[in-house]
Amino acid sequence: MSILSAAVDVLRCFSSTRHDVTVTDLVSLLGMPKSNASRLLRAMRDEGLLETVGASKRYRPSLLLNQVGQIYRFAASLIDRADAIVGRISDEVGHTGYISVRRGADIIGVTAHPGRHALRVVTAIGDRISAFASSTGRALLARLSDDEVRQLYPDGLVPPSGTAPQNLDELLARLARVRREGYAESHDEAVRGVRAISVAVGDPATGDEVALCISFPAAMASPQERLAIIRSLSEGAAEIAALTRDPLFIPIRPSIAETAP
Amino acid sequence: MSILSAAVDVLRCFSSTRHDVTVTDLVSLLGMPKSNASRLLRAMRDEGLLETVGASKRYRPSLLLNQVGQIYRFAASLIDRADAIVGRISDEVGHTGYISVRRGADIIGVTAHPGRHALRVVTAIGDRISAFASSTGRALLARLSDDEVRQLYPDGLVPPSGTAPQNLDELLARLARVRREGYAESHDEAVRGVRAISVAVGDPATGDEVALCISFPAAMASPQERLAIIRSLSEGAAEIAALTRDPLFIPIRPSIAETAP
DNA sequence: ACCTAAGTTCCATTTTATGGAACAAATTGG
DNA sequence: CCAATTTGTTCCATAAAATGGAACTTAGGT
Repeated sequence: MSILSAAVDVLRCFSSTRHDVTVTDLVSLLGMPKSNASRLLRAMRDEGLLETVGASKRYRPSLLLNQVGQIYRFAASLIDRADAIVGRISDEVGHTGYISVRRGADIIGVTAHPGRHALRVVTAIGDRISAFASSTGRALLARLSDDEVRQLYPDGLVPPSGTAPQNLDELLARLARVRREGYAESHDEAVRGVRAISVAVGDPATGDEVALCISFPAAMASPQERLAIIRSLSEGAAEIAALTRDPLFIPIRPSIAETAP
Repeated sequence: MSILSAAVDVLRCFSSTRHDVTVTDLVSLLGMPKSNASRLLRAMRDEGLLETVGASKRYRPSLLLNQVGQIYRFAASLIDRADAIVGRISDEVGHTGYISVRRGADIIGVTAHPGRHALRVVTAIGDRISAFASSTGRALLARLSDDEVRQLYPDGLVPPSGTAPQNLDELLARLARVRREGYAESHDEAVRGVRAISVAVGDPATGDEVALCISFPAAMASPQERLAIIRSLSEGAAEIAALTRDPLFIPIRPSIAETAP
């Protein structure tokens, strides 16, 4: 086993409840001889991976690790990350996944993952659809204040279907629900028989915001499947939100998160 | 030389302008045989320090590094507190705020708050700049004795601009002024037309020291605004100093503190 | 399909890590 | 203030891993 592996094990010892480690911590956590623990910590400090806390024998991650860790945020763009997550979920559940961005009152699909079921929801990349009349759009609109939403629709709404919000008040009520529940859902809106679930996440550093969406024929998904999709999307988006420190991200209610798979 | 040292060298290759590396990058940057570079990158990926970008042969820092790097902020709780205060001030005044630490004669930005004005000072996190030629640097250097400062610059200064201190005596004179007034200021130093005000504070228990800084276009801030920024920074730093019992903290002169808001 | 650049694998040699135990230092308790 | 105990460091022979040159494979570009 290379010393690299031992060093990584040390890094994995750090957590939100353990901000620093000592030689004995390593002995008990990793079961290594304390001679190794002692030398390893010193070597990692000498190399600049760790630093000692004041004059004590406690070690914590170094500034270097902090800086390299920050690179990760820039290395992958928000869209890349969201796309990777939606791609994975789409693979798992077999339904179509896509990510979209909002431009004003419109939603634009950016990337799509077709899904593999015979009955498949097909969405065109690059098409603009009305934000208020789709789950992706409402997931993104829910990140605005009610006032900002009103400003987007100075002339009210022109509902494309009976299941979409019919007026501004109905839209605001549904956005309130999105903010409460952490996800947006549509049913029979753009296409009859199609259900879609969306979660939005942003990067305050760049101002980008995307919606992650899984879309499927309503007849094909059981209530459990629907819950699983909500959970997957939310978990994936939460990962991104943690990375970008998105202050607007809404985690789903624990009651949903805890439901058995 | 241990493989740990080589791995850290790889991590040091990452910067704000290099988000990923390849085998050949390492060969040219570190002068190592490409057989080593190839194996090292793979080992680091297998251990979870790096991840490959998509299906390409590019490597970037992993989520693990991002997470461990975040620990640094909590481990060095001084940074967290300082960051919160600078963030609040930045929100209030709308200008860019950041906090930095000193490593030898260099200053490294740790966190930043962009500010919301159209004309905005942008500072790169993780970049090293000369301590003596910035307000953050001088705020931190002012915590050292003149002798300690002299030891940091055995070969004198290489001023990057005409407004920075031109020699050691000039630097010491400016540090004396920082100690007298409780804040450091720069004007037209790193960037033309940019003014920055910094205050330093430390935690004697851990030995950590940080500088809190607000940076703004000189043309955009009135004398009153400038005073308000000095006051806010100093009050925030004083809060931290009280918590950590920092014996080196210098409160601003009452004449400034009392000026009407 | 060719050529070139980039990346990987192989192998004997050199260097480094390992872990038990002795030693040293720092805490704790009386 | 000293003894007991816990915690951390150093030493050493052995075992394991890293090294770098060259052969080999793969990917990119024209």
